[in-house]
Amino acid sequence: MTPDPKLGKTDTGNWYQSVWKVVCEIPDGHVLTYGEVARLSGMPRAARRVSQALRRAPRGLDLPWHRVINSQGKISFKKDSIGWQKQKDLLEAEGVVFLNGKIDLGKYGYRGAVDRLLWGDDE
DNA sequence: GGGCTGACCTACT
DNA sequence: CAGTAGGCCAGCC
Repeated sequence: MTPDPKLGKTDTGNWYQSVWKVVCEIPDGHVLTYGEVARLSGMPRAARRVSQALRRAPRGLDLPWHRVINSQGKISFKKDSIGWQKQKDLLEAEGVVFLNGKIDLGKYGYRGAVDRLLWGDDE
């Protein structure tokens, strides 16, 4: 496929688009960890690359970056930062509940969604 | 080419 | 549960 000169200068810059595509597919009210996004993008050890991709994402992309959190179920910004507040606000607007500053990955995470499909809400 | 940085992860203590 | 250590790898200087 032909590389887009606007986005990546070289082929090495194309992996951004893989990450953005995965993030775009996250349904409302659900979250994914950086590691999961990386794996779904075909890059198992690229959790840090995901954060870079989100930071470099164009504004026109309308990317739901707030649905990506770290493996602890928490927001990766500093708690006193603007980004932290913003992300929490956006998530709560979609129905995601914070418990003691943390998100229940068992309910809103990718793993939780699969488990509910297989086992139901009881477990 | 070499070294530092980072919206991270896993494992161990 | 909190803190530490090692690993990972694309950007940037």
